[in-house]
Amino acid sequence: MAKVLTPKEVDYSQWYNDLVLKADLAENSSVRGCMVIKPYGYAIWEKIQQTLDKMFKDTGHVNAYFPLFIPKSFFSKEANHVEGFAKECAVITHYRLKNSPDGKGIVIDENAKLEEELVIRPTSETIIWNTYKNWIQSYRDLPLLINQWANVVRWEMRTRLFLRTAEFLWQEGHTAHATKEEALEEAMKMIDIYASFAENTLAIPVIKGAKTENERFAGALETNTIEAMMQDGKALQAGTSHFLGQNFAKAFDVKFLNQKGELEYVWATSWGVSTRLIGAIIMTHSDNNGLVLPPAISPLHVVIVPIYKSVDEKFEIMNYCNNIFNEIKQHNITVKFDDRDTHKPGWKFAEYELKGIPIRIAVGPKDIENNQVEIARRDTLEKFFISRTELIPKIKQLLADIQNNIYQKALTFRNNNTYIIDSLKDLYENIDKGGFFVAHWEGTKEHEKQLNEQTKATIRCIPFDEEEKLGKCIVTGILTKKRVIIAKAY
RNA sequence: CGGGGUGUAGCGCAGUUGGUUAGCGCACCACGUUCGGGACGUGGAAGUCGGUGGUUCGAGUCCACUCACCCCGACCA
Repeated sequence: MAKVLTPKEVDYSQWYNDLVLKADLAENSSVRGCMVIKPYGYAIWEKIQQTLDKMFKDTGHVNAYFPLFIPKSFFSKEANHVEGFAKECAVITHYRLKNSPDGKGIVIDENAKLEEELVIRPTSETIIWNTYKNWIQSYRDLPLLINQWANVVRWEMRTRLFLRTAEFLWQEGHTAHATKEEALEEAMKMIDIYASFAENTLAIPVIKGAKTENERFAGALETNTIEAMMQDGKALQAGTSHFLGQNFAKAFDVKFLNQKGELEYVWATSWGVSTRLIGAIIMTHSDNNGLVLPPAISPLHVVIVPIYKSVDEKFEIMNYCNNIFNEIKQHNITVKFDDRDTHKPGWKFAEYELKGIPIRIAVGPKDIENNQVEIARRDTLEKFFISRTELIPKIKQLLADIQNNIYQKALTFRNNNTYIIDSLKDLYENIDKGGFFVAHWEGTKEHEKQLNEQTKATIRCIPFDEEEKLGKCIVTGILTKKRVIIAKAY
């Protein structure tokens, strides 16, 4: 089997694609720009869903489901929204096919043209706000805190597995509030939840911040983002939350009576993360041997591989492994005993490394003799023996260590590739190296556009947690406390 | 939509100025030897050469049209 290519040998995107395919996560579909998520990739998505869903529910949100099809006219109700999404919508114009008159195949039945075309949702603000209109009359109906797990379609020109596909899976939260303050607070709360999920569960360090006007979600007044750094130094937007103001309430005429008996427009937020997070995990942690999964998200924590030659050995080893397997299982650790004799141990080692399983246990005749097992940890590739009696506490400790270690490793990488710069020259000379460039900024939309045209980089965000420090804007020279992160992005 | 490229077995590819029965590596199947880091040997199965039409005694190869995919741009949660 060909080895996984490294970023140094070829370009990073090829390395990434190779990894996604070899680790059996996903492949390109025969349908343009779409992706087939294979069982192993989907298992990772399910872990993401479970963890996030609990976080949403713990903060008072509930799940619901809205239609896939959105009447075209809904889109034109919010001017910025339609402008932002018009170019990437798949549109349904007919509802029936018929046999071709010339007997060759099937054609669209022109008599089945839809009165009004339907758009396949690229995001659900419009259809959801059209529904909320009927759900909200009084301040007593607020806040409305709803999340939906769904698929969306965006007809992108260029697609990449997990990072940008024509159809992708995501969750989208859509909340309605009585006051501006409450909506702003909700948008901030959700970006905090995303950041904590990214860091604690996915072991991906992120920078929380606000998007500039240019980069904002179409229809939002504020967009909060979490930005992660991939191993090639490029930025990846890993999640966003939006303060939508009263834009959608006005567009869909959603008003409520407040306690004073006055009619007011509702305040809104929306927020989402997608299967792109799987891409983020891959590009943050993987090495040349394959995936490295954070234990908190790995579908499997431990895999046991038996090693034997003779039938006698096999019998003994199977017993020993089954014992270990049953014991580990009782401790809320997901474990697999790979007792297939259709593959050799070496083959299995390579396979589970490629898949990123955090801990591998190998058991051979020597181990039974010494009442021990061989442990291999995926993140450092270290191998060592531990006594059979210490097995459970050691595994628990190791899982925690791995989770922590890969986070620290990613954080160190990000710190080593973050540069504080004081001039445009610094930026132009270094941007091709990759990484985050922190700069004072008080430029206009036009300055930002120009920056993007000249360097291909964008302002990723205005960080929330950046220490305040006065300095000169790198394009205008104006003294400002505001600092931004500039980087090339996926 | 512009510029470039590629379509040959599940995957990756070779196939000369047109010439008989279309090859190679990996994967797959059988048997044997192996089994503590992706084993080896022998044998085997697997292809409407992207599609349509044309030139020709003869087309994977030449021509036209067409479809699909990839890369670079434009576009972009």
